[in-house]
Amino acid sequence: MSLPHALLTALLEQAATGFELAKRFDRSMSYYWHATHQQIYRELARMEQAGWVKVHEHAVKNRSKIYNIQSEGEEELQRWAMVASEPTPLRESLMIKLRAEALLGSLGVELQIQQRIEQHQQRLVIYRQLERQYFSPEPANREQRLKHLILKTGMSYEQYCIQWLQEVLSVLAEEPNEPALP
Amino acid sequence: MSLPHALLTALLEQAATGFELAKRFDRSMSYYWHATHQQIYRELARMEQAGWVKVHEHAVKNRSKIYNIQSEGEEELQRWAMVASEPTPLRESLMIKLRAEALLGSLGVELQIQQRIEQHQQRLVIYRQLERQYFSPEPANREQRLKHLILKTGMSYEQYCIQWLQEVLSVLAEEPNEPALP
DNA sequence: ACCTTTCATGCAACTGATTGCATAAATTAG
DNA sequence: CTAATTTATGCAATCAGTTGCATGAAAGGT
Repeated sequence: MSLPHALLTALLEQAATGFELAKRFDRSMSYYWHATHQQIYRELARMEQAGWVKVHEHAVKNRSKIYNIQSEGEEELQRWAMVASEPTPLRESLMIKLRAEALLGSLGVELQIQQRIEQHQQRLVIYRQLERQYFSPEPANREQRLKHLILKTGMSYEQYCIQWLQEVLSVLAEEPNEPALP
Repeated sequence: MSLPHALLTALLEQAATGFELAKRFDRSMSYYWHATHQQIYRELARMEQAGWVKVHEHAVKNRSKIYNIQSEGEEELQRWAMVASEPTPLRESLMIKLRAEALLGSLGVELQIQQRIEQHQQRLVIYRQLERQYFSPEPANREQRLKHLILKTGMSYEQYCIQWLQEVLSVLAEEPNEPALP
């Protein structure tokens, strides 16, 4: 489970409330990790128990809790980063649908694929905006270059998806029971 | 949730026991869906309740239950295949580690990345074997071409991962705080 | 005859993630 | 001034997924 460590990296950059973290997860982190506000609140409570983070008492004029990372949290993050983790398995329901289409005949998944392509293109637009905003020109220090790399990963993943979906469309468009011409 | 529908497509190809399905999931389906035997047994029980599958009474000389897909199951699969589903979000803990590395300095994730590359390469070898075995020469009918496409998707995904990991390595190898030369 | 492996199923407990709901202060719009 | 929206937190229930364990038949080796 990596959620607490994802939260720790986020808090390392900037102390924040659970709500703010949920927004950041939706925005700049959604392309490699997702979490609901519920998960985040629960996890922050656990992390406070463990002493990894602490609520900044001073600024509780509203009922919002600002979480700060503690040295224990930083140590935990370092420890965790050095332990190997399994690659996340792919889980793509479209593949199951394709298989169903292969076995049952034309079910019409093309429309869904078209919609997916548009979704991925929209995300690409957003990422490109972020790139222009934060990473042009190419930053000089390692920290920023690594962050840029992470963003570029999100972009190349979207591009990979689009390319794949277009290939699927072209195979689906082929005449049934005719071999592809060379 | 797509597991029941993944099971339905598998049973559509060939009636099977829970145990056989678990093996098939590990082998030819693992690159787009994963499930443990526990999940499968529980799900098969539910699906039987729903009338989507039925145990073949005849062949229970051992205590193994052979599940057959029912017409209700086929209808359910068709219905489900036409309902749009969300793209599965990426969940990659390596990205969190990279972010941690960006913020905390060199933690040494390179070794892990190297291991990942090898894992992906091993999978590629297996997929290539499957491809040679089942899809050379390129099959003439649509069903087989679609199945080939699904396998090729697994392969292109592994290649994409390898390429990405190698780029990560090269960025990590750059001198700290020196800009990349153009 | 005994031991190990493979086949085959399943319970129980737990962790992780989602969904629906409730609350309430602060801010903004009409 | 009032209504709607945004900010902010959290409980409770449920669903999905994992892990550890137990069982027991069948098959094959020594």
